[in-house]
Amino acid sequence: MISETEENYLKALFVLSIDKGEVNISELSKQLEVKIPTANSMMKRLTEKELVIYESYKPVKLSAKGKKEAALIIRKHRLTEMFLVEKMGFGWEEVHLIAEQIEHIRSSAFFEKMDELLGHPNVDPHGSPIPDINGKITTEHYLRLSDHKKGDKVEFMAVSHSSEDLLKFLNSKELVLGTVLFIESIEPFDGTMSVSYDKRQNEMLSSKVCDKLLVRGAEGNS
Amino acid sequence: MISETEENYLKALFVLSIDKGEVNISELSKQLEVKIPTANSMMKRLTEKELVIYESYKPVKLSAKGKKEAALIIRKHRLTEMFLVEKMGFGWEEVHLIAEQIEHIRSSAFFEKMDELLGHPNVDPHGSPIPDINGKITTEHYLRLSDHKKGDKVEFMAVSHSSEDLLKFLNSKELVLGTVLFIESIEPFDGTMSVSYDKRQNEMLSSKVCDKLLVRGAEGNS
DNA sequence: TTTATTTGTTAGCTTAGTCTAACTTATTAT
DNA sequence: ATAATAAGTTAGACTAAGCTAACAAATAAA
Repeated sequence: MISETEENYLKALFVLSIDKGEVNISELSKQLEVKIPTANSMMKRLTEKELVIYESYKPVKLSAKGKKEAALIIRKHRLTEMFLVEKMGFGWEEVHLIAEQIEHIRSSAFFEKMDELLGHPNVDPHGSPIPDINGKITTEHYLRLSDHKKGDKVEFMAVSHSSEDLLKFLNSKELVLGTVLFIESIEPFDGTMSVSYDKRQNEMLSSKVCDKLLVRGAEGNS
Repeated sequence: MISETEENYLKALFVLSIDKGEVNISELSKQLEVKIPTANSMMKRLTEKELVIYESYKPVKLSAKGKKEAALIIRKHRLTEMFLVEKMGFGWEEVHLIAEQIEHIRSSAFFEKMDELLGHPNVDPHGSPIPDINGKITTEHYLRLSDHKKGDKVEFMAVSHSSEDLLKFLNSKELVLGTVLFIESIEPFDGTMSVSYDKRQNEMLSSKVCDKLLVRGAEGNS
């Protein structure tokens, strides 16, 4: 049996190890807002349970088992977010904290019912992929809006590391997933972009915003 | 801040104190499946928090504050049960365990959204009343089917202390809330009733079942 | 390359919530 | 009314999850 706390550690390890495949204990403790010795002792417990691979003074890795468990928790989180938005009428900026709690509910029937009612979605309201029931995750590799150049036409597919503030900002600009953006110009000094889309013309987006918007080329060129 | 465990104690105290207004520690510990000293020490903590009124060797009472908190947890539980049945398609026999977990979610927006989507229901899928947002509860006082006599015509309004087995039994007899029952006969020896209703004629219901079915006189006579 | 800094480890304390064993107070039955 | 039983209390131990303080190892800087 994996406790709620342990589940939170697995989830944090999963997201933090996406690029390098491993995580420092200090990063982990920062992410979970606990002190380093706390995270350290948890790593020992998770090693006992064969959910992580860890040796003294080395970075931590998730085991295959740990990776699967983590993906299943993320599945529950993202299904919940989707359910809250699609079936209950919450805004995409409101659902994170509620889903953080509901993801720990122990009832596969509950989440499979959500999945069914939602028609087996493959992304959550922020465009992040929903792992399947076996913990398999199919990641589309999008580029950041800030990686594109003047004249490019791209489709807004996902938000990376979305904060509530960013999502509220996007709301205020009527920028929803699926919007096709045309890059009118880019300010050379600070990277601010001027973009046009169906709802708005020449909206200014700071480079900080452009870094968070994940897009793919529009007009069929994947 | 009231912990999840404390919430469970409050809820148990609430349901156990409905008749006498007070609860023995041994009853409480049986209900929560903990040992007596565990319940005892929790009563001390809840006394500190002014949620219960308790003196050594005397039965425990909920304070006004404790009663309100308990009612609000029960509100969340029953709203959740209703949501699971009405909006997610679960059977009334499947929802208790899931609702036991969801009732502890900390988000009033979440439960108020449920309430709204359900159209502010006043009973849960088993006919139990849903306390309002201030913890006020309006209890209809129904009689047991077993308190009625041959020839009576009554409406099935609620199930008391429903177990999964009882609910499955009622499913098998197509007995749903709102069904009007006509008492054809009562076996004097063991109290078994023969009842007829739209879907079935002369169904036999044991006295154990009849004790659990809460009804009110049909044909307008409240 | 030696020192300084950051990162990780160990030891020991804390709180919530549980337990058992031993004891005390109430209640019930003879 | 006293003994037997049931109910409640106290003391002390345990686990999970957190903390601080002191120390060790690894990394970065001089």
